[in-house]
Amino acid sequence: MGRTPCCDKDGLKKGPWTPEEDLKLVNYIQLHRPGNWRTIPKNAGLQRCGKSCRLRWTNYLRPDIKRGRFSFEEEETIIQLHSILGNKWSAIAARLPGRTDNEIKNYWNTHIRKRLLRMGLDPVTHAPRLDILDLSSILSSSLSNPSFLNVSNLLGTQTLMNPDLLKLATAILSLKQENQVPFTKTLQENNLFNNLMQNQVQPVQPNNQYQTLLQEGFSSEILTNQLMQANVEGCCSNVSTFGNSQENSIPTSLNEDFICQPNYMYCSSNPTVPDIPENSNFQSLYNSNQNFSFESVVSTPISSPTPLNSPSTFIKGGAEDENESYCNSLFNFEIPESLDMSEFM
DNA sequence: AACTAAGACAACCGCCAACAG
DNA sequence: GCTGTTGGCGGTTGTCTTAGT
Repeated sequence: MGRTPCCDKDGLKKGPWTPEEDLKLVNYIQLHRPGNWRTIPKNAGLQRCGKSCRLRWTNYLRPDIKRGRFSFEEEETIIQLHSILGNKWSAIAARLPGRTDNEIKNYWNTHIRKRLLRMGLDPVTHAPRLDILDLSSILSSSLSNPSFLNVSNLLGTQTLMNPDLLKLATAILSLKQENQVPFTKTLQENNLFNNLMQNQVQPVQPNNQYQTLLQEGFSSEILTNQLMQANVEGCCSNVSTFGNSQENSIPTSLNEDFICQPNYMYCSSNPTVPDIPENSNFQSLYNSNQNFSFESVVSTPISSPTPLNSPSTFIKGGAEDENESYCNSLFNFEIPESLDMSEFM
């Protein structure tokens, strides 16, 4: 069988579109509406294939496309939908008015994906990455505080299924039993607990996106399974426990250090308005970035071919850090507490 | 100032499903 | 039912810009 490529004919131009080409395409579609894309370039006087014209129109020239940086709400929506739908960019784009699947895909690959990786999360499963996760640090924290030993809350079940890791965990646990104080102390002295901290995110309830998807005809079974999978595989520890509870054995200074790291901002019920204790050291950091605001987001004219690269389209004042810190509040999954470590050991 | 690397985004490629003849 | 066409989708590449040295 095999289908002939739509752009294999000689004389058809490829590469970036010029303003003149954009104008021709827009003028033609405004007059005739997009119909048969194969005939459009010929009728519009373009040396392009129909597919190229369609992509240019749908991804860039369409008047209802929203340009400019993604808002926090949009980013949150993307991440949550991605946790449910996976790489179904068109499905995700359908729930973000004015955004194209291509734009969302690019944004995911260039921003969110890297951010997740830096946070130690697998961008595919949204679960902690075991290849960089310091298991011993997790165990050390567990050992220093028995109530902390809900390993299911620290690791996804898939990681617990790894026999090598289980052996390691068993070995460390037995070591601890034999020589509790020095072992725990050593782990703490080596700042391993901080490593653990850097791999935690706070679980939260799935938001109304789930209901929306249900109303729009998505199978409740599929969505439920997806959410359950995300809950089980997702990162599982409750950061607020570390930051606020007196039950754990983390020194106060450690808590402060943790909270004050911009990358680990307090998780707020409203991700756009972080809850920042007035007296915390983080407050000063936050204040130092006060020049950030949503109003600083400047949209880009639709027809402009390159201005997205313009600095004006980016949030000033450490936006990347802001995003990264706020991002921690986006992975919102309720984790069952019932997983018993003993079943795996 | 020149060069290089990394980042960001637009565009392309190939596959697939739906549809029409 | 078969075949070709079309549009849609996700993955990947190409190109331009920016940052760093």
